[in-house]
Amino acid sequence: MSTTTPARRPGGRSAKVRDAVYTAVGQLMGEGKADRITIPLVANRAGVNPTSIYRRWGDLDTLLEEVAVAALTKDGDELPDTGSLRGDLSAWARIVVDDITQPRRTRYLRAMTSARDEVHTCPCWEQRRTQAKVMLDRARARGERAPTEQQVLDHVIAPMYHHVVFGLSVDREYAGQLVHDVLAMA
Amino acid sequence: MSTTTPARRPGGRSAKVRDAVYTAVGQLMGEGKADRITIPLVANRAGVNPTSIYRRWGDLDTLLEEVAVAALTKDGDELPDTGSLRGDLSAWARIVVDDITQPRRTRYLRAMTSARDEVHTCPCWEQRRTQAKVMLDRARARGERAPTEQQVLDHVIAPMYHHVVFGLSVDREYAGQLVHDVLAMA
DNA sequence: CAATTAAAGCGAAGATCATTGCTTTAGTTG
DNA sequence: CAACTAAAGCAATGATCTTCGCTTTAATTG
Repeated sequence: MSTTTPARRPGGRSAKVRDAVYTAVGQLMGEGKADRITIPLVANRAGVNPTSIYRRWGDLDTLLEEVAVAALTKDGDELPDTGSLRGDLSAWARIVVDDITQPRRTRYLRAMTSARDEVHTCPCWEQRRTQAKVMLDRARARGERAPTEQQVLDHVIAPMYHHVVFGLSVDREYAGQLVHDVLAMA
Repeated sequence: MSTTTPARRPGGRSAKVRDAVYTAVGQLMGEGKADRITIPLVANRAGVNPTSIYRRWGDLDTLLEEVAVAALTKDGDELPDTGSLRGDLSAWARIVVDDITQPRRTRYLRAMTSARDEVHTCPCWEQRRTQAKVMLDRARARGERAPTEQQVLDHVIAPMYHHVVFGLSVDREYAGQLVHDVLAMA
């Protein structure tokens, strides 16, 4: 949550409010109240005046999307480096599964699907693409046959997110199967 | 919309209200007001008392989910039969793309991701699975090598739905690529 | 066709949310 | 450090949603 300098007056006050609001949303999401969330509720939890939220974010969807993106791109995970593409992708897929199946993450993902109207690339996928690229480049450098980044996104990442978002079951075994499949098409 | 005998009193009246509500939701969805939808709004459009909706469905999410499922499983599409698996899957993928990229369908899909809590199989995917099975069985009967149903769902259907739901671009060319990929892993 | 009873309609009361003008606080700038 | 001003706090208002008790309609049953 490192002060990301939003605009005009980055000084302590705005940042403080923003952080308080972000964490309030995070808490409420974590408490399973993903649906029942409202602006006054968030404001109250954050110890902030509702008006401030209305003025800064306009509506709930905008706020939720912002928080969701911030939460979902907070990288963190070390990329695996096992020496083989299969090993790397398998480990990575497990990491991703473990990540997105956490209830709070799942809610964030679902929240992201709500407000969205026009086509716009989300930082989340770009991050995944970058991660994939690192592993694929390493594999190619070793002389391994490797699928394209797009294929990894389409056939490993997308199905997992799809399952999560639509409430279908996802586990590490499923992730492993997807990796197996994508390697078969290389 | 053929009277699906909901419960106790299937007679004309309940059915009439349900249909009116369903079409009202459909209209509002079609008008791009997917977000701004509220129960009183739906009730008004349907010429029905809001109380009736509150009593029958409880909250908006429940109603939306019900309508979404009903709308998304209203089959219709003829399954292609081109003589080759590649031809069948390609044509089918185009049909699916054309279907789910319609604004209204997209909104239904997103609505489906909202209310969902526990893991429960949605008729939508079962329908797609059945469709896939038909084409795959035909292919195998012809002696073609074919991927599994699960692979078709994971690597053709899932990525397309994923793209649609998250507002990424999807078109027939993309669909074609997915089919190409899945056949490569057979 | 009369009795029964789900389910819809109606209206009012209460709660919650969203908006707006004004005031106060506290970064920023010279 | 004083003037300036972006952004937050506050309070009142109007709009909207939600719930509840009661009445009315009409599908079902004998």
